[in-house]
Amino acid sequence: MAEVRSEYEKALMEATMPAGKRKVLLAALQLFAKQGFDRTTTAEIAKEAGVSEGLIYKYFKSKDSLLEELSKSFYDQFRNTFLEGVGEYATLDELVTAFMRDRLNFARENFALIRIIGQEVFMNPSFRTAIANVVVNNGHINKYIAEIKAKYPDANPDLNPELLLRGVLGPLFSYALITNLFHLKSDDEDGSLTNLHRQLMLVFKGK
Amino acid sequence: MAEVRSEYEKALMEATMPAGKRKVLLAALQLFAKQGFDRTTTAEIAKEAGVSEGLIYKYFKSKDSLLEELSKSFYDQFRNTFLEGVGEYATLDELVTAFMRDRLNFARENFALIRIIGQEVFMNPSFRTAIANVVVNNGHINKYIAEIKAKYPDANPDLNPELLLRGVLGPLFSYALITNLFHLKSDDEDGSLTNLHRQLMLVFKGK
DNA sequence: GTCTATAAATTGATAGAC
DNA sequence: GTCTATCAATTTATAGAC
Repeated sequence: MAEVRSEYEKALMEATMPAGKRKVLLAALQLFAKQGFDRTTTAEIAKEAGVSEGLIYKYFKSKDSLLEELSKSFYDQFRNTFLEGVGEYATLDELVTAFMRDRLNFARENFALIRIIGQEVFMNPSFRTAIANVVVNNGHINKYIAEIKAKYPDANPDLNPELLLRGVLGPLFSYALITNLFHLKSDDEDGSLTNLHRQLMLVFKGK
Repeated sequence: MAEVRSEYEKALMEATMPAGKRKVLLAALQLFAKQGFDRTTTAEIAKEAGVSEGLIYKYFKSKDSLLEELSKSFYDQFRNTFLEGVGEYATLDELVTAFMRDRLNFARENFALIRIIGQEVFMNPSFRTAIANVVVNNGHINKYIAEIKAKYPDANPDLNPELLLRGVLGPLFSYALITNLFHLKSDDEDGSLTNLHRQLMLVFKGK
């Protein structure tokens, strides 16, 4: 139950905006993650935020646009922190260790938003497009991949955004999802974290 | 667009039940998978099935119970075909190859149901319990794991249901999900399937 | 910046006829 | 086995006052 405050929530606290708007965003984030977007009514959001229902529509043109504003901030967070400082490590092994820790931590800290987006991804094509844009059609990522190949001689020469998606982000986020959703212990007692590290190394190092 | 007919649909065609009930189940399966459970109305289901709305409530006590009946059949399908014939192969490598193909095929064939359940898993605790029961608290699976350790000398002695969930099913179904959801090619042109095989071998073989 | 009042439309579900 | 008619409740969204 001891929820970690996400980066998004922290940023929201400091952002300059009407108190009512902030409270609505925070309440929507929590309720959408807990009950799902469709099962949360604007009346519930207003109650949880301690504002009137009418106020929601002063700041957001629709319930959908509330969801949009929340997810947009997730994509930004993800993009801005992804593979940052990729050339800082002495070996590929260290890079992968740091990357794995960082993304698992990111998933834990932003789990509320991940839940919301995870639900939508299954049936909302515009969410899939947004994710594809963040991961595959993202200039930053191509730059980082090139940087990895240049810096680490044993890096997989075939590394590309699609392989990164299927071979790295898939295993990594499914691990995070399973751990957080099923409340499994996330430390290495059972060797599953070591196992994940090896699975990721397979991709970063290639054959 | 050329949807494969799922095992569930095939079974439904042959099952003995009122034509109206069958049509409702089929329509609900399609619409839930396409639009999501909450965004599908009973009016739409009736229209797609070509029956009246009232008839739905003759066979199902609520919209929720319709979803329940659909997902229950998924769990049964999954359980009944999981790790079947696990001792038939000459080597662990062959077992993993066959297992991987079989589950990717299963995911493709039952993708409509996977989509529906995938959505629910994020916010419906009863769905998480059901999945945990199918994968972790399933007598069959423990039996198969024991069989693997007995038959293949190089099998990972630490293999257990939880490691299977995080180390095998996670990477495998995230691969299937990404491939099917983003319409990526699923064959091995880019080596991602070979990569998946290696990642799974890491778990089955251990260190 | 925020609230009250309200409407228009939709939705899940039921009763009873055929 | 299937349909018609109908309802009660909910839900998003708006207009205008304070």
